Amino acid sequence: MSDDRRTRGTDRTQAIMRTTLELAQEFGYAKLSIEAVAARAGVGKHTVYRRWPSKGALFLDAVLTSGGPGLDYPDTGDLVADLRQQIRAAVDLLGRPPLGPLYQALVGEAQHDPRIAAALNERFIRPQADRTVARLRKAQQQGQLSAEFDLDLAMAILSGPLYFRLLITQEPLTHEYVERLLNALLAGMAPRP
Amino acid sequence: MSDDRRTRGTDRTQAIMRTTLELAQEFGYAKLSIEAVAARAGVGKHTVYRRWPSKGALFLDAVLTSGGPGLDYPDTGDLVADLRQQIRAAVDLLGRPPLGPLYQALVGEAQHDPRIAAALNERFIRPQADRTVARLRKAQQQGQLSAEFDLDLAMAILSGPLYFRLLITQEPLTHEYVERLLNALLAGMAPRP
Amino acid sequence: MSDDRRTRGTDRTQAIMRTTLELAQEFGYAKLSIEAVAARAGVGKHTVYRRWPSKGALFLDAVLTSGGPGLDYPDTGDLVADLRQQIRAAVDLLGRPPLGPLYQALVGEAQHDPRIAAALNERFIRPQADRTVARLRKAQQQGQLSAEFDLDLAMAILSGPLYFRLLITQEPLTHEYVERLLNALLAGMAPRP
Amino acid sequence: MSDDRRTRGTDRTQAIMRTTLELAQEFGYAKLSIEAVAARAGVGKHTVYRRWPSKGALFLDAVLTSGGPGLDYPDTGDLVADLRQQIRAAVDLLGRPPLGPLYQALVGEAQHDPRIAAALNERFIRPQADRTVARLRKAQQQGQLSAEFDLDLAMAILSGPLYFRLLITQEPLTHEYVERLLNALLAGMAPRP
DNA sequence: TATTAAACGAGACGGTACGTCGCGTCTTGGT
DNA sequence: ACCAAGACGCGACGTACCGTCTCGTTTAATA
Repeated sequence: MSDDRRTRGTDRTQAIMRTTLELAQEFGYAKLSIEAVAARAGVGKHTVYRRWPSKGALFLDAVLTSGGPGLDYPDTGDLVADLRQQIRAAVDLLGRPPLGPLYQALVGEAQHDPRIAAALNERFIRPQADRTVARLRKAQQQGQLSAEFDLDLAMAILSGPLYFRLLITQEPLTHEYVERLLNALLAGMAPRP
Repeated sequence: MSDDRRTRGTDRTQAIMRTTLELAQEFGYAKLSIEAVAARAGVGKHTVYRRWPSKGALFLDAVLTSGGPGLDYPDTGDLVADLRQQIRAAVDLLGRPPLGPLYQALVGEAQHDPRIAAALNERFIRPQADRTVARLRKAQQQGQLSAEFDLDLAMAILSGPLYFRLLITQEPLTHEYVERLLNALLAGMAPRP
Repeated sequence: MSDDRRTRGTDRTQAIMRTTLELAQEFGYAKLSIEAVAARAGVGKHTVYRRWPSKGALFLDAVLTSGGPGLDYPDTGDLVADLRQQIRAAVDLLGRPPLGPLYQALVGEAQHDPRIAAALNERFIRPQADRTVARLRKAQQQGQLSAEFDLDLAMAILSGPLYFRLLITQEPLTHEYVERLLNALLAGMAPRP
Repeated sequence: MSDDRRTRGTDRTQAIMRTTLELAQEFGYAKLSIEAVAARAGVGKHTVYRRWPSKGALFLDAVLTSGGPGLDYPDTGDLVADLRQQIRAAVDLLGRPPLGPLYQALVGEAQHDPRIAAALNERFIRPQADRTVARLRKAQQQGQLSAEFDLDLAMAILSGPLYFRLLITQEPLTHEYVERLLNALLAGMAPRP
């Protein structure tokens, strides 16, 4: 009847995921523990385990659920402008705090647990890729993109360097970097005749 | 006295790293523990901790040390041929068993521990990048590469899509993929006039 | 509709107690849990808690209810013969499987929970003692028993050594032991003049 | 070097058993937990489990170790006087606080765990019985005891009624009760001729 | 007959404790 | 003097039950 009742009854799930993000932000994913999540969320450990099979699965859910509005593609007719805007949005969301370090940790966890990797792919990477490919296909049909370009490959080429920076060199992802990247990819590395 | 003695005496370090790789291959990095390494290596835990501050650091050392001959760049004068060969070598070494999963786990660990990330960069990523950039610069001077191309960026563009496949979509890295990638990057995405 | 239905409807109480004994016999009282009883009896936990406040209370009820015909005293006029027969009956019932181990566990539980001890006394020990004392009193009046003998004490003297065997040394209770015991108690330990 | 060092180094065992008795006295054996013992003793749970396989085994050790000087038999030449004194001592030690309730709980636990029962017998009951039987044998040789009396049985007859009071009716064990018991057992229940 | 209250199965829930594992530090005994 | 062996305090794991608490669903007794 009360708000408390409703909140607790219908969705402890939300509270647990919220707490998970809090603790991950405060102490880092590595020091996160289901024990601590349950304690701070005021919830029994079983209630967590009933919903998620592992710390990783909980974290995945928490991060992806918090993802907010998603990253929908604009379509202004100008491919480059649209790509620029979309990649900037992705970089702003996943490349810097508060979500950046969490996303980075999530990808890290995916390296240790194939179930996390699979879930991450299905729930985030692939949908995102599909949207990108769709936009690219349209551009290709309009002649804004080299006709013979493999679009799945294009997706990897656009994303890869950003992930390389995020995960490997771990330098900040700036709009300026996005800009240089787009220009380079469009032009190609071969010398101009 | 014996060979055994000398091995143990002079270089327990080697034995510990070897055991680390063994266990990581058998059970996966996630289930690796210093406890188990010390036990199987027939070594006191102290002896491990005296050499490495953490499981991650030990693993990093073990993986990088095992790296074999390194990935030196050929220089036949033909940039594309050299790139192809070098990337194929890298992919063959780090993109498939036995080393592939370990390298993947190592990059994963780097997401949780900045010290591992830093060490990985210094000891492997940067040197490798430097060699690549050097080769690219030479090619640029010879007009085999677009003059205005940012070479650091080129490095990211060449590596990124491979890491994307290794870490994110986790599909196998084939020579065929390398081929398509090289072609695409050289040509650029912009439509041919 | 079926027998099952009627049984469940009219007396879940019986079903729960029956299941309790089953499980206690299969796994031992120590591993008995209300959770398991409810599950096997096909009954909600609430239905158990509505009837008994604790595992111990349930077990007490189950054991005492299963007690069968009770241990009524014969009265043939011969005290020793009657005692012999009655004690043999008690020993056969409570001193050997299937009920023996359960009764033993019940007494054990009474050491940890005063409510169980009290209930055990009221529902089993005292009535049994009263019957014994009544029989002894009659014998005393008939001169078959030393006149000044404290009858409550007599009860303890008759029962005590049996419980000592059952609970402390945990050796089997045989008719032969009963025989020796009776002879000894009647004769007394003092040397014959 | 310090007292702390020595105490912790040589004998955590003592500290754990001491704490066990404390907690058992404060909250009762039923509410005792290894978790709580370890916490209050300032000791890891593992350190407890390394020494004792179960709460019961720990408790047994703690109770028996605390037993103090043991219950040695006097031998004044007068059997009845000696028995009286020895039984009084036992009753004073095990029949009243602080040790009484603990001993009662220990016997209770022995009903649920055969290993405890066995250990209790070997470490306390049997030695005590042996001493009693030895004293009785001597008395028998001196004609202070009926010649044909089975001495093992005598032990059970002397102890049984006391355990019956302690465990079953759970009434207090007084010197007066001991007195009546001794008199009755010596005289026997048969009517005086 | 229709209504209503109680009992019910099922099982989620906040807790406590279990017994285990591995951490990183510290101690001991043997060579 | 070094080192294997492993004890130690600690924290977290994942599990089992506790006793309480909703949920709809029978079931029975009343209106």
